[in-house]
Amino acid sequence: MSSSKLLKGSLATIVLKLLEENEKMYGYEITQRVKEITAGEFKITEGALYPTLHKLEAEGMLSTETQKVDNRIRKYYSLTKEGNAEAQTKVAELEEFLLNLQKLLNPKLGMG
Amino acid sequence: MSSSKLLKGSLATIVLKLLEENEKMYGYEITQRVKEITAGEFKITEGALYPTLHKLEAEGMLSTETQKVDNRIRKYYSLTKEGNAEAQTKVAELEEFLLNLQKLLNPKLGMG
DNA sequence: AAGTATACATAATTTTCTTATGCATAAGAA
DNA sequence: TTCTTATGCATAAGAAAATTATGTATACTT
Repeated sequence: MSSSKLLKGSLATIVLKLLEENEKMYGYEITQRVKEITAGEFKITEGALYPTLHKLEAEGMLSTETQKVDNRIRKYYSLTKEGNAEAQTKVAELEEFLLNLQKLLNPKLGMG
Repeated sequence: MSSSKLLKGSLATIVLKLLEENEKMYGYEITQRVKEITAGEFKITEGALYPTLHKLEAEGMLSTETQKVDNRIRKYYSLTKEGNAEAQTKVAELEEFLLNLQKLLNPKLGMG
């Protein structure tokens, strides 16, 4: 994630969330989808994305399937059953985290 | 920040924001304030906080002033003029970032 | 022919934490 | 009175997660 080196540690969660919604996606597609959703503000770098995908796969969260399209290889990733559970957990954790961050950034919210 | 190694990269912004609201604070006070605001969910470690404060000071964002209270030393930090501007910028960037993250986590928001 | 887009991957480096350690005083519990 | 917890600072070693740079390869556009 480029954008400005903010948030390190949310990339895996973003990937899991996208796969939760999409059944299967390949790496390049993920970078483009994120760029699209954030109107170009998040640019996920390959140097961050691929190691993250490989790690999630190694942990059993993702399964893969390669396809050849137009003579180019696409490696599709899908959530495993375990990956699905992990997606739920990670997204919930991140949302919780964001709520707390917002309390810090907007003190008035903390008073309610 | 303990809590779960989420968000790396937001600590300096949090510190700047707190100092924007408080005139002056010392390190230990910052850890306690964050803990209080987040109901114990963020625990800022000294190993993260002090180097961050030192760095911000070295960059001219913070000025310091030591006081002895009850025989214990407190090192108070305040925003410099430059630090005040930096606080504005960093907070705005983080908020922007959070909005984008929320679009990713809650796709329905992205469609509006 | 050169540049951009698509598509994967890895290595070196940097940033930013966590964990561990160290020093020191004060207050409360056992 | 001794041990633990709280207050208060600081730094060093190690880990985690990015960035940046590099490499390979095909396809499309200028």
